[in-house]
Amino acid sequence: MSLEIKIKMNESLFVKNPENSDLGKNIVQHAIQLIHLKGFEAFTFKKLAFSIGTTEAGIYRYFENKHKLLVYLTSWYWGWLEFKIDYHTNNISNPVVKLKKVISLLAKTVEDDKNTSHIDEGILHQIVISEGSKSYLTKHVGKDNKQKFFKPYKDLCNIVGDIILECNRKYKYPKSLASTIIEMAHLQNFFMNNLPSLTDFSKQKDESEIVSFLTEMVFSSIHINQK
Amino acid sequence: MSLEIKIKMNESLFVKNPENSDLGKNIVQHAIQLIHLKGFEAFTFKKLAFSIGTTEAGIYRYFENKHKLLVYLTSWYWGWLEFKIDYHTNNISNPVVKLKKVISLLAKTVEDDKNTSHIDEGILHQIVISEGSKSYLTKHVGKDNKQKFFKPYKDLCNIVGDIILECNRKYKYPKSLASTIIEMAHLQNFFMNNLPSLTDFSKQKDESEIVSFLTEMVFSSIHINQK
DNA sequence: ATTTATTGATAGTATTGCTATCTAAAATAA
DNA sequence: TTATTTTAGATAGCAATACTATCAATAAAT
Repeated sequence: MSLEIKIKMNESLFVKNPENSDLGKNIVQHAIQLIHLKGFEAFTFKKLAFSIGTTEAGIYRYFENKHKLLVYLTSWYWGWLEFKIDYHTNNISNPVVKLKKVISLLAKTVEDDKNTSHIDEGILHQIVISEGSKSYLTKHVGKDNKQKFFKPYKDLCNIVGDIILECNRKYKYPKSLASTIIEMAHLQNFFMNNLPSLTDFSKQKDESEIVSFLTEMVFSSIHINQK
Repeated sequence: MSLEIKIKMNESLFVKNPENSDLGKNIVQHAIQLIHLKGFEAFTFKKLAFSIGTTEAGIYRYFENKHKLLVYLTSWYWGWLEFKIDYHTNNISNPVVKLKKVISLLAKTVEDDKNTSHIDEGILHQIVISEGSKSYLTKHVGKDNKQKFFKPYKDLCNIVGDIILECNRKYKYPKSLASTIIEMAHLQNFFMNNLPSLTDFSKQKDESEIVSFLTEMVFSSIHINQK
């Protein structure tokens, strides 16, 4: 028995829904591999087409350009993560325990989820770490935002912000703290692996140290003793 | 009497030192304008050449490619900011007061520094907010790091980390907290102006709210009462 | 059996990213 | 002052990128 997870995607992100055809799924699957391998700047639709065995024009039938494909992938990731967080916290009543669980889910390596056939969440997590912020750090962020491209990210941020408020109703910056947690869970990971002197994490590249750093920061900020 | 500030730049970042000629200074000056206007992705050397009234080949005599130009600009900014922080904190003995000053210098809008003729620090600050992280979020970050491209950023991070330690010798994550402050001073500003629902800051776009958020977060984390 | 959807194949165009060469002018040294 | 080096303008060219368009073949749905 396997329950296929389907993340509902914003229709404006694609020309043709890649979930509805083999080629579409292939595009998404190989795009993840290729962006991870080459980096987003060196990634092109021509290379992607070659790696699948189709043509450049074939890719354009699904995605308008590589930027929208990146937004699609990151959106999918945030949607999937929200689902995962719901799944792992819905039975937790204590908001402090819940918040700790969320930090851990945000900062720890993701293993491939067998419930989604064509998407390797582990690699996608790496992409979100290295390339994710490029989806909004553009001149057209305002336009993209009007088209709701960042809704999954905002939804997640709101969920985390609400848990923070559950811990302490009086805390003044739940959303900023939430976006800080989410961003730093990724950026400290990138720094640890690529610019380690910007962190205090040991050479073992142990994500649990990031979790500890973030956990202490968060619970100090909201003045809750997490122990 | 005006004392020209000269930031010592890594020689590998340019082919020919832009500080040493009018054309070079023009390139830097107009690059800042154009990147701010068009965004880094749409910015090209051809457009830059046109805006100056020179040729594309002329730009390539100074910078190998636009990525190195971006690293040059961000490095310059971090070097300049380190100088500014030194200048504004060297007479402060209390590390708590010093740290508060640093947070404020990091998060508040920069006005054009008249001591540097051809560089508009206000606009450069905006560029560092929107495009800065693209300088290291690449597949070649390791190579670039070996060439010391990120030294100015690391130096600043160390300085902030050392002030944090001065406040509390026992705090375990001074560098991670320092990089968090630096990154978040910029990212919360970007969110406030472009994706406001990721923050708790009012429509007035007041940077002092970011300073308050960061200050409370930092002093809670290191368990120091800043009041 | 026929329309519709999907993919493959091919072509073409403007822009980007970069290298090369040649000449004129300006700055510096002999 | 003349010679030489530095600097920059002018032009050309080329491979890769980022698309758009068209046509035919096949498969699926009615």
